Amino acid sequence: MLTFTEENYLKAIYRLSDGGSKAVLTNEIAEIMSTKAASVTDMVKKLSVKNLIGYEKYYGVTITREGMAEALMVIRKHRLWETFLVEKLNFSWDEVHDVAEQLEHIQSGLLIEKLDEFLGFPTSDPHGHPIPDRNGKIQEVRQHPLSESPLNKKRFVRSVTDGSPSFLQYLSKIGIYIGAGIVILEKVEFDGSVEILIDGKKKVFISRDAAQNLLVTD
Amino acid sequence: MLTFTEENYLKAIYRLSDGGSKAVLTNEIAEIMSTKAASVTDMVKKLSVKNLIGYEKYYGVTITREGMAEALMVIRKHRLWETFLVEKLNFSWDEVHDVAEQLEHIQSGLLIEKLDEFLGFPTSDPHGHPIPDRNGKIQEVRQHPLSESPLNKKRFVRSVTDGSPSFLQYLSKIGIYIGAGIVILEKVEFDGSVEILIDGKKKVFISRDAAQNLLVTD
DNA sequence: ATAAAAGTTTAGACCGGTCTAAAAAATATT
DNA sequence: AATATTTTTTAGACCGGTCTAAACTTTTAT
Repeated sequence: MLTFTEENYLKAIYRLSDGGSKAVLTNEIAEIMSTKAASVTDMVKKLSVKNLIGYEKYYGVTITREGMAEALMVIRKHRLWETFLVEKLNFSWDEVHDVAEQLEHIQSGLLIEKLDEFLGFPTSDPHGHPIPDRNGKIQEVRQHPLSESPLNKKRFVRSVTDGSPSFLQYLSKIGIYIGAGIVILEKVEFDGSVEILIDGKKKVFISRDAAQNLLVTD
Repeated sequence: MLTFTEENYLKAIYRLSDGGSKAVLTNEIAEIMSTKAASVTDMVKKLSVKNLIGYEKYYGVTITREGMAEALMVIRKHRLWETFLVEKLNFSWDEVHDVAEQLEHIQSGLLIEKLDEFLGFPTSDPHGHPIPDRNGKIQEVRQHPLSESPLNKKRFVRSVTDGSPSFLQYLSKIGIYIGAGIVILEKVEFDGSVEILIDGKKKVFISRDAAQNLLVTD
């Protein structure tokens, strides 16, 4: 049984390692956990004793199969709860993150299976992120940033890279949501911004940053 | 903002003080919290600094208005979550307690208000216990132990004093649930057991203990 | 009324998680 | 290759919550 904190470290390491494919540096972890490098070193030692990560001094951290399984379960819980909050309790997609950060640590296998069923076994959360199944399997969909799409081809918004409330609120305001159909009408060479058509109705300009943060599929 | 632990102490003190009406001893708290008297003394000092309880050495603890408000909010959350688990996720009433013990500490006013609405503003939980409203008001219903009811008068099961899984499972097995109609057919002088008729259909004998733990209304 | 028993508090320690300051290793610069 | 800079680790401390053992009150028994 992992502590709240251990789960959060594992989640962070999983994210930073691109799903287990590369080593992670102490300072990177400290950064996204808003803590100090010294604290990370301490925790990393504990996690490696438990075989959840591999740790080599001055080199970095790699996540083990076990650690990955744990991280995926936390992510599964987080995304199921976000789905619940949005679909059943009518939260808006920018309000759910902090609450889900707490709910993801509730310890009960039964609870999460029942919740999954109650939600109809969803495969992605309100931000378009895939929900791992009970075995930790993620249904991968190849997504690319909108900024890399060609002109005049219809794409569908699948997820956002940066899920900060302000970005999400901005998206809602201009009419972009998960599933929206988008066509790039023009790319502005000067600043990388693009003019897009949303659902065949609304034309707006969005910045290069915004276009890079929107992930789409064909 | 209270910690997980502080909330649990307040809840225990609230319970032991009969809703704030009497002083509570250190050892009583230690007992129901499964901790040691020394630990209780420590925590009790902290809570009294925060004005959540009054504390007098060697005498005991009294809960303040503020402390009571906090305790009632935790109880509100606990009971709303229990209701959610049973009504929406199909938990049985003996499975919900441990999970609700965790969920009751999630910090989000918005969440609990939305949950309340989602559940249709229930006034009692699956064990028949009243759910405090957002202001901490409890809708009191005068309940008495089934053991004190007269013969041949129909009573309705409202709640259970002891909500242990084994007792709840026993009740389910013999067909007793919150809301069930019960008539006492006979009281056995010898051991205090009673013969009852459940919903006009099923006759069973239950022990004095069981009859004392079932609270009913007219 | 005095001693014994029971209940409560203090003192000091430990654990998980965090921090700062200083030491050590790795990397970059010249 | 030697030095400066950055990154990482260690050492030692603190906080919240817990514990044991010892000291102190209060209550009970004689």
